[in-house]
Amino acid sequence: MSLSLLKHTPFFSSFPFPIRFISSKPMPKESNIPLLQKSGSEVDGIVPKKRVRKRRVEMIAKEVKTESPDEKFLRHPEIEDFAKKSDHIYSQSIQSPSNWERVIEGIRRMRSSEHAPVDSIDPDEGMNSLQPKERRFAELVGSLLSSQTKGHVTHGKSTQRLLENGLLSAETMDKADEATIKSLIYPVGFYTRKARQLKQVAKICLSKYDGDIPSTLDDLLLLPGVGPKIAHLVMIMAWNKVEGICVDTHVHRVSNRLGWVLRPGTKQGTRSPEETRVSLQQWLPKEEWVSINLLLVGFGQTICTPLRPRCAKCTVSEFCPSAFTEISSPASTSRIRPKKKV
DNA sequence: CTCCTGTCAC
DNA sequence: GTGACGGGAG
Repeated sequence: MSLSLLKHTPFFSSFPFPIRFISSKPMPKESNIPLLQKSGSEVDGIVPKKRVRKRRVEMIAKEVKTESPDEKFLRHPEIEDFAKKSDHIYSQSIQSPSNWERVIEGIRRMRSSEHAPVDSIDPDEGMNSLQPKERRFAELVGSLLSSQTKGHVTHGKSTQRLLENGLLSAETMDKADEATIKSLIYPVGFYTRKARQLKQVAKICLSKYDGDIPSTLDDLLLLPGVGPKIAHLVMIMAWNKVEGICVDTHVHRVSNRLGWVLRPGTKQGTRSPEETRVSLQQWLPKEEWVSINLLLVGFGQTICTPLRPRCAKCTVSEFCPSAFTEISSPASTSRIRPKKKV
């Protein structure tokens, strides 16, 4: 879990797929976001001018009226209305969202200007001294501990405590008392369950993999407590192999808000992180698969929050179908209050 | 009240 | 697909 992965990934990759969309026309000059801006760019935000937004709406409306067969999806009443109403450019039916690279660049800038909790992880803290086998095991343990746990600080400390007690290896973890593990990892979510899982994982690693961790995605998934999210993360962090996108709750939520992922054959968003992963992988260039996670996680923690997203602060809201649509709290409208009745 | 870099059993 | 696992923060 290193931030360096984010930093080292090129901002843009080449386009392996054709972008067939209305915006293939050159945009108005004002809205041209410099592509391939280098990392040190101190360029100000890409907040579009209102004038540009207006013109874009006009362009969309105009395009809708044309009979271009390539864009017949635009004639769908729903999309048409959508485009007119909200100034949003939508994605193709086959899922290659237009302007995704601008969105990513915009998010990257927001991420660099505003610090996210996820950035305060000290990657592999104290793990550098470990042997490769132990380091991989530590990555697996750390990934397990991180799930549903707020702040990498807590999870980092738990891992640190395990390390200090010499439990960051399959051999020692296998012998350790479950209650001991439980107390050492305490602040993390679901610590009781995870303590048991850690022992089981250690035993499996010891008996089947000579104290190492499984080296394939499928074998990782067989471990108790290891699901798709953790398995992909571990493949990246421990084995430096990218088998797929690591989709957590943030990637899932943000991707859906952006209209980046659709259920096959529908215009509806995905319902599970796994659906999101598959959908994202269909169009997102592989070069971005690693960096997209930290990018969207930090974005999701600070701006595109689950509750009351801060759309006003978001510089890519013009590309977001969901911008400013979640203003009211769901509890305020249709919730009953049993407490008061008593 | 919901949410947290999810996963598992039912 | 739904609930449980956990406790704390917003």
